[in-house]
Amino acid sequence: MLSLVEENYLKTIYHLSEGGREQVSTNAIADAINTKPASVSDMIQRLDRKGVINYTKYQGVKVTGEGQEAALKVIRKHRLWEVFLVEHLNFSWDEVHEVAEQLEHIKSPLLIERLDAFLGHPKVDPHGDPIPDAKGVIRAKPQQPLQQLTVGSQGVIRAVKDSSPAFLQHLDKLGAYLGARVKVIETVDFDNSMQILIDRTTPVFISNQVAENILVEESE
Amino acid sequence: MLSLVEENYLKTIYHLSEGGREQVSTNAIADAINTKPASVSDMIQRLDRKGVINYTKYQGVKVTGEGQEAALKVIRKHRLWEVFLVEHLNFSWDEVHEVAEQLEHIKSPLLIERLDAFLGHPKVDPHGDPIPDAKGVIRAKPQQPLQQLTVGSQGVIRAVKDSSPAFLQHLDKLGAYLGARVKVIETVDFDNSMQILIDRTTPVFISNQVAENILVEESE
DNA sequence: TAGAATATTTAGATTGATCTAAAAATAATT
DNA sequence: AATTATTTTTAGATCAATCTAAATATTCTA
Ligand SMILES: [Mn+2]
Ligand SMILES: [Mn+2]
Ligand SMILES: [Mn+2]
Ligand SMILES: [Mn+2]
Repeated sequence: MLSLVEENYLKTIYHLSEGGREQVSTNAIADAINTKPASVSDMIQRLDRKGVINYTKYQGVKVTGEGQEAALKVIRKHRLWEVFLVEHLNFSWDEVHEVAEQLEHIKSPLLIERLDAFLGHPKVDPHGDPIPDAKGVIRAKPQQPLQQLTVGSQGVIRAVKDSSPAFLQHLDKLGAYLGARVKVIETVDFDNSMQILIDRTTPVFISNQVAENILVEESE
Repeated sequence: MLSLVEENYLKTIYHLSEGGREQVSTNAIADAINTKPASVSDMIQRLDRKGVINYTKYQGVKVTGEGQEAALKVIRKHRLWEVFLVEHLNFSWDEVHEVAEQLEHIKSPLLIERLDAFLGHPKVDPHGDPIPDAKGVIRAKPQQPLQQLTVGSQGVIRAVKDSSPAFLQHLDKLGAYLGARVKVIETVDFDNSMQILIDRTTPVFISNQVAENILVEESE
C-alpha cells in the first residue's frame, strides 16, 4: 500500500519515463514535484524498498512492473475524475486538473469501476490523454506535435501536452479545442512560430511553445 | 486551514456535542476516533490554538462558531457524496460511508457547489441525515427513536442513527428503508424489544438496539 | 474528607515527509 | 589527466501525528 505522497512520486516518475528516458534522475523528479533533491533521494530509496521502482545509487530510477501497475491505477482515476467533472459538473478543461490531483488518491476499487461505467467507459480525458482500462492497458492513438506539420498539411487536434490553466485558457481564446481541424498556413523559421487555420476561420499566429503542446492527428 | 486529521477530530467533536453535551471529554474523543487519550490531548491543544475549539485543561472542549462552520462544511461534503454514490453510482446505503469518509476531505468549493446542483440540492443523505446548505444551515425534521413509540402508534422511517454496514444490512433483511411505514404491534418490557409491522406486511421482532437506531416521524 | 479509582496531561520516542548544509560521486572542461 | 562544475547522497533538524509510560488532576466512595 502506498501513501498519497508515495503515489505522487511514483506517478511523476512514471510520467518522466514516458518520454522514453531509461533512467529518471533525482533532479528531474525534484523539479517536477517541487521538492529538494535531498528529499527525493530519501523517497526513492523508500520506493525501491517497496518494490515499485529500481534504484541504483547515482544512476537514477526505473519503474518496475508492479510500480507501473500502481502508477496506471492512479492515472486512470485522475483521468476518469476529469471526465466526470467536465461532462457532469460543468467544469471547463482548465479547471479540472487541480481537483483531479486530489480525487486520484481516493481508495475504493468499487468506486472507480462504478464511475467508469457511469461515464460510459470513456477512452480519453478532457485533454485527450488516454484512460488506462481496469487492467492498466492504454490504447494510444498516433499523434504528433502540431509543430511538426509542414505548410499546407492538415490535421485534427487530439490532445494537449500541457494541462495548465494558462495554456488551456490561451487555447480557448484561439478557438482551439479537441476535435478542431487545423491547417498550417505558414511557418516562421526565425522563431519556429506558425500561422494556422482553426476550423477554416481567420488565420491565427501561434508560438513555438504553443505548437509543441498541441497534439494532432494528421489527415490528408 | 485544517489538515485532514484535524478535520476528522473536529467533525468527531462536533458530532459528540450534538447530543447536547456541553463539554466533550478527551476519552470520548479518543474512543470515537480510535486513538489514545494522549494523542487527543495533544491534538485538542492544537485545535484550540487554531481557534476551532475552546479547551480548558481537564474540562474537555467545546466547538467554537468558526469550528462549527468548518465542521459543517465537512459534514455537508460527506453527505452530498453519499447521495451521489447512491443515486448515481448504484451504491447501497451500507457501502457509502467509508468512501465518503475519504471524499469529504477533497478541497474545492467549486466542486461541492457543482455537485450539490448536479444532485438537485438534496435535503437529506441516504441515511436520512440532513445536509447543511452552503451557509451551514441545517433544517432538521422532528424525529424520535422508534423505541419511544407506544403500542398501536404509527410512523414513517425517516433516518437511521447508526450508519454501520452491519446495522444497515440488518435493516435490509427486515425490509426496513427510509420512507417505510411502521406500526408498533407489541412491546416487551423484559428486554425492551418490540414487534412491528413494516409496510403492513408480516410482523417482525426487533431488539431494543435496533429500535433505538431507527428514527421515525410519528403520524396519526 | 481521606484514599482509591478514573481521567487527563506531560515526557520522551517513533515514523513519514520535508528542509539546509556538508560530503561524496559523476560529468564536463580545460 | 587534473581541475572544475554539477549532481546526488548523507547528516542532522524540524513538524505533524501517533504511541507508551509516568505524572498529575479530578471524581467517586467508603
Ligand atoms: Mn490532469
Ligand atoms: Mn488530463
Ligand atoms: Mn456517513
Ligand atoms: Mn450518512
